[in-house]
Order: sequence, then structure tokens, then C-alpha cells
Amino acid sequence: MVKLSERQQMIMSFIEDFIEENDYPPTIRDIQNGCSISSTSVVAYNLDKLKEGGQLNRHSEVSRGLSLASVGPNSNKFKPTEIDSVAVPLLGTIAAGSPFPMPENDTWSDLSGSELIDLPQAIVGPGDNVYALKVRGESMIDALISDGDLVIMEQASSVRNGQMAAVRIKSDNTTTLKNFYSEGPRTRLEPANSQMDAMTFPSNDVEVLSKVLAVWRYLG
Amino acid sequence: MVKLSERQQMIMSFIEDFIEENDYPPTIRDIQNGCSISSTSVVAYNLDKLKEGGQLNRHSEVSRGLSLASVGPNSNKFKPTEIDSVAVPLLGTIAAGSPFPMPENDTWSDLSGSELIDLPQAIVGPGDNVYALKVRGESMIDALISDGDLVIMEQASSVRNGQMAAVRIKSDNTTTLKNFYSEGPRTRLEPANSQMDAMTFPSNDVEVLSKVLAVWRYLG
DNA sequence: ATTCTATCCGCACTAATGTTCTAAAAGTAA
DNA sequence: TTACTTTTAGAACATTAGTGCGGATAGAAT
Repeated sequence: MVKLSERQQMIMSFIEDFIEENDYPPTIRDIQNGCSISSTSVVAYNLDKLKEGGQLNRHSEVSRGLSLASVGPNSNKFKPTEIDSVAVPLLGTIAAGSPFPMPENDTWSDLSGSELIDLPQAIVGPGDNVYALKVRGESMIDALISDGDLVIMEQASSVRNGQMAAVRIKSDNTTTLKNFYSEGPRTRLEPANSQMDAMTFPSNDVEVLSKVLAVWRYLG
Repeated sequence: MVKLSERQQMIMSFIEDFIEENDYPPTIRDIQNGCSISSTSVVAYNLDKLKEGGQLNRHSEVSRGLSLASVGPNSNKFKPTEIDSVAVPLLGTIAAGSPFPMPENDTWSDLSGSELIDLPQAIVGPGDNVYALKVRGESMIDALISDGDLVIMEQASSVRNGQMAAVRIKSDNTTTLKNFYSEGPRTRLEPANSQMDAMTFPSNDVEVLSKVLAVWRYLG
């Protein structure tokens, strides 16, 4: 198999992403901008090369006439192995101001409406009472979580000290993700970003909703 | 659900068939011919109706900017228990001051020494040139990455705009994770934490080492 | 019949988008 | 170096393909 140049790899991955996002292929100029290429002719040149190499199909004189070659004998450099996975429901999104989505008592028996996410069992554990939320906006930046991140949570009404959890401040009726420290009559909530200050509340003003198992941020 | 006219049904099924066959959507004129419609404006008219009805997505002023609305009630997926995974080598740790671990040319052929991490193939892709690093310390807090996080990277010497990457500032001989924006003669590096300021450098002072595919933070 | 609304026709207009050409730059081999 | 191939640039060009508009048609309601 012909080795792809850096630029060609970038073009390929751009096309993949673009189709993934829009359901239709990009134009030459879309690729040009997305890959910071100076001229449409360079894109055309490389698309032809990729076509010759069999990486993609191209129909000339057809706008957006691109499609990825069905991945055939290639791409198996590393043989994929099979691992056990757990399907975790994506219950919704969290954003500043919006109510914090929580699984209802009967949610677990009816996950039909929600999207499922496969996660390796090794990191989720048995997977009971585990669910995922997608973060919208930068409201959790204190917890080192940004827009688009996926937060994997496990329903719990108490957590051990130091654990990051979704906690509700009853008096404010706000919910945030903080590191939880029980200190007897008071409870200290500490942002994951240790450059920021912690706050303490009366313990009975703080309610633990779920503990945070993991954060998954996909950028590629 | 709104009932579709004869013509609209024909258009829908034509679009399905066309995409099935070509991997890209038809133009208005393709539809016109395929459905024996006398005028492009009639096609446009009905496409708008179909969009209103939620049957398909349409992007105006975009050629072939059509896609079928994802059919909701079908998607009868059974709960998967196994997924394909790719073993990714954990090459080491990154910490402030320490040199940035990079795969050597021959590293890929000898992964015996390094620990392997299984990640879902859907996330990593084919897995070529992908490796993982464990973060030590809070030096990457600007990138919303903290101590203990696992960073999944793919070796690349260039990335497209907006991508988070490991970049080296040659004049400083420092390496950081930043969002990369090529702006001709200069390159802008933007922290993931958008509350912080971006910096720009001469493009030839910036070297891309790897692109960041994902960040995995395990807290549980 | 009259009016109204939903559709359909043709056609011109223009924005979107692929192609081509020439030249320069970068890389390679002799 | 010189000669040769590959890749990049820039810009004009040509075709593709979406849009808009005046007017026709066809039912349906009044």
C-alpha cells in the first residue's frame, strides 16, 4: 500500500469528520479551509492521488462527489481484539441553568429512548447504576470539564472523601461537580482545579446525587 | 405525522436510493430527472416541505446539502456485550520540565516493554500511531488536564485548525498542549480553557509533535 | 362563480464548486 | 551541479446546482 503524505492523511481524516458531522461530503474548498491549504488546486491534486491510491472514490465534475473507499484489506495493522463492554445510557446533557438530569427509579427498565454508549468494562465496573451525561457549555470549567465532554456517573447518595461528585446545594438549588470532603458538621466542596478556592457548607445543606466515575473528552 | 404526497414519497425514495448507490446526495436536478419532474423549482418546493415535515435535513445554498433525517423508532439495536478494541501503548508520563515522550521510529515494532491499554476502536480508529501518556502534576491545567489523566495521542506533524495538539515552541524548547490555529506566517496557540488568553508565534517556531485524540480521566 | 391555497411550470439569475493553466518551490536521482 | 519528478501556489475559467419570480393549474371552501 502506498504511504500517504502528511497532508493526505489530514485530508482523509477531515473528510471522514465532515461526513460524520454533515452526512454529505465536503467541497474542495471545505477541505481547503479545514486543512489550511493555500489553493484549491492542491486539494484537487491530492484528491486525485488519494483516488489513485484507492483511498477514496471521486466523481469528476460532480460537486461533493466524494466518498470514502470502503475500508477493505487495509487498516488492520493492529488486529483489533475483543473486550467486554458495558452499554451505558446517555441520559442527556448538562448545561448551566438546566436541571441536572438524573435517572428515575424506572429509568433503568426503559432505556429504549436513550442512546447507549459502549465503555470497556474494566473502567466502568459492573455498570449498574452507571449513566453518562454530555456537557454543554463551559459552566463546569472549574471541574476541568468543558463543552462536549462526556461525564460517566454512578448513582450514589454518599461518597468518600476526595471523590468528585455531583452535589446539590439545597439552599441555592444549584448542582455542581466538586470534590467532596465531609468534615463533620460541615462539608467542604473543592473544585478539581486546585488553583481555585474551596467552599464549605453545613452538611445538611449538601446532597450527593451521583459520583463521578470518569470523564471522557473526545477531540480527534 | 404529516402524510406525504405521492410526489414527496417518490422523492424520498429516490434520495435514499441515490445515496445508497453513490454515497453522496443528489442535486435538485438529479431528483428532477429521476422523478420525472418538470421543473427544478417544484423539486425545491417539495424538498422544503419535506424539511418542514422533518423527513430530511437540508442546508440552503449548499449543493447536495441533503441528508435523510435519522429514522427514530427503528434503530433496534441489541445490547452489545463485546466491542472491538485496539491496544494502545502507554509510553510514559508527562510532567512539567520533563522531556515529552515520543514514539521512536522503531517503537512500534517493539511494544513489549510498554503497558498496553485497551480502548474502543470506535474512538481510536485504526489505531496506527496512537499512543497514550499519563499526566503527572498540574502543568497542563490550562488544557483542562490534571494529574492522573490519560491523554490519547496520535503522532502527526501537522494538524488542522482547531485541533488540540502537543506542540513544541522551538525558541523556548518547551512543549505544551494547545489548540492549534495556523494563520499563515504566524500560528496561534489557544488554551482549551477559553478563559485564558491565546498566544501567537512565528509559524516556523512551532512544531507539531502529536495530535490529541482524547482525554480519559478515571476517578472512580 | 369567486376566492383561496397548495402545487406546478419555465426560465433566468447567480452563488457554489470543480477544472485548468502557468509558474514556482521542493525534493530526488544521476 | 543539472536534470527530472512531485508538490504547492495563485488565479482565471467553466460548469454545476440552488434560488427567485411571474404565471399557470387544480381543488376546496365560500
